[in-house]
Amino acid sequence: MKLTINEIAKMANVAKSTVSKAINGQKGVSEANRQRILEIIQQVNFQPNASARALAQNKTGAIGIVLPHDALFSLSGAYWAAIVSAIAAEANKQNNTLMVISPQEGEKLKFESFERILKSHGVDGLIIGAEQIESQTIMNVMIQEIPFVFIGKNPFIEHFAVDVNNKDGAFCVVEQLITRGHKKIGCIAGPEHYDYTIERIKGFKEALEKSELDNTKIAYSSYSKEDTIKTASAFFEKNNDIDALFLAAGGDFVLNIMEVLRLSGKDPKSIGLGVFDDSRIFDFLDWPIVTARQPIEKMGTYAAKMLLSIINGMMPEEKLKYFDVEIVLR
Amino acid sequence: MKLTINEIAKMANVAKSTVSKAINGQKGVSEANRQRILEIIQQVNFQPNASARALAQNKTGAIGIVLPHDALFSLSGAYWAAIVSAIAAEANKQNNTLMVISPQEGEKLKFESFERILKSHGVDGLIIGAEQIESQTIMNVMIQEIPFVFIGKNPFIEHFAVDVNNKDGAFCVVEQLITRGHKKIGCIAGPEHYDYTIERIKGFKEALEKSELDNTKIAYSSYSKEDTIKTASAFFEKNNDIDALFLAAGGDFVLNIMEVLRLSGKDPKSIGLGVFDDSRIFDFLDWPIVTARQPIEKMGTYAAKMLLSIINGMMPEEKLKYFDVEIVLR
DNA sequence: CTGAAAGCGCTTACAG
DNA sequence: CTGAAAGCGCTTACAG
Repeated sequence: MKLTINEIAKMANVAKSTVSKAINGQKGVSEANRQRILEIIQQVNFQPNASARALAQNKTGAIGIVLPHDALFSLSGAYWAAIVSAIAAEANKQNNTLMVISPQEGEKLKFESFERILKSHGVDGLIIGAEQIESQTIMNVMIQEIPFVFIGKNPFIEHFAVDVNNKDGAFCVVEQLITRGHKKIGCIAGPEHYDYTIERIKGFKEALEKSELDNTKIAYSSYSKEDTIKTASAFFEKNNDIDALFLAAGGDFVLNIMEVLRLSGKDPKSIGLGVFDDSRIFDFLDWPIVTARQPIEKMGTYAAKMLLSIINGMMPEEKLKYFDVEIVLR
Repeated sequence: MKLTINEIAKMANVAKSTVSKAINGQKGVSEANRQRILEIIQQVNFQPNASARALAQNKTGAIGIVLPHDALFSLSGAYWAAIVSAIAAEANKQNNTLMVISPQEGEKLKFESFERILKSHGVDGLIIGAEQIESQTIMNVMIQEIPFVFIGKNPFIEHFAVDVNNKDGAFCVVEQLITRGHKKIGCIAGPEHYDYTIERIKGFKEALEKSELDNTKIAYSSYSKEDTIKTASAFFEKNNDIDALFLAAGGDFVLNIMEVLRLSGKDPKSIGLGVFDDSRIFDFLDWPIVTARQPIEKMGTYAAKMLLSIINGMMPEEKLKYFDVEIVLR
């Protein structure tokens, strides 16, 4: 037999509206009644039905994280896994649940998928990988529907977002490579139109320009393994005189390029490596590597806090929160 | 102004029950009406409210994954990240959503948290890391409430689960170490009472016993970094004559032990390493390593399919689905 | 096929 | 403080 607020009301000899108030800690219940009701609830282990509550309050108690690529791909890198876990932790702490939303394998997330989720009110708000959103139009629609915050600022619109100082980070990494004596530094980056790629390339160029070194050896690639390997191979062939390499992204992207490097027969230790995004793997390699370590967890936590406070009607003072990277030398 | 099934009904000049049937593809609507209704829905971009639907149907369209440790810890390893992503992918494919549920940082998941989720019907079913559930009592309660499947079989009860052939996998890895000429093989494992630890230790022992080698050098550890390092250090001190090491778990556990190995001044290349759970990191180390690669994605996908079919009223023929590991030589 | 009505389990004015 | 009633947006018998 199913336990509802009605049963509790009968047991406590009050109206169900009173039970509701007691559960939700609202004013308007005598202390005696409140005590008794809560005790009964405790005893019979009653839990209000989430769907009913959501319907009545027009609030689901869930937020969503929208992964930029299909789940298998996104979560295979440490970055999104850390983001998801930080958000889950914060959401759970605030008695919300986290929903994982991702495009189907090999596809980009279709606008319709967003809409369905937004409009069907499966969640109260969304945290979204910025590179996912490519058009102003989409943005305009979304904004009216539901609160959300971006991971990474979105060039198309000014909105709530957490981001890392991409340009500064890249600048520092490359400057460190220069300090180490490298003069011919190349760069392989992610997709050219991604905002963070653009910013990191800026940092790369400025650092080299400052030391009056060539800053034009740049290749862009999608993150697919196939394309990365092709791009890297071509890049190394064309620029076989480089003595250092700046990789403007982390995760599997780096591993794939390192593999190309390894298979090319070159001694990896002879070329300096700068990477935007640290990884514990580097601890176990004897290569000289400079990395920009992002405070991923902090960013995820902050994004979740930001979103939840928006949902609760409090506007954060800053729309855009920047975090600094930490330069790690190896 | 909010769009509901009522508005659609008015626009289409039918009753809302007819709209409902059309949306859900049920019998009992004329072809003409169905067409018109769906067209209108398309046009105004209507999406039925998820909470209302959930309440009426007593079905949320969401499943949950319960992580064994807090989210940050669990998802920092590749294993749970892969499980989560595989489940998310399958759930999304079947038009369900995935909810990530995890204990608060540093805590174990409390029984109450389970209960709250189960009873509040936030999800239709749960996928659970088996090591999470430790007592028969809890199990008994849970079973009545909600469908679920375990990742890893649970010793306390016979229930739906996917698992890997832990014993066989460990056996093969250790046998391979023996083939490579190692004779003094030690083992560091995870928590002693975890089912998979027990199984892998069995495999370890049997492989050594078969070759009439000492199979008693075993240490257990929790997965905390601190404890792992302490355990490993003590183990190496006590058994400084071992020529190979079998690590009965993967992820950060391995990295932590490798770090101890590295800092101990020993040449890691001189000792054979066997690891239960492959990692791409090993590609970049020049150490000789034998690993058991679990088909993690397949397991996650299978678990999700299993759960969703149970939710939809179809009982899987097998309660327990075993997957084989792949032995990877490096 | 069609639609009016009851019901899902809550919350929220509102009157007493 | 208290409770009866309406409402949240759907689904599902049921009668026509």
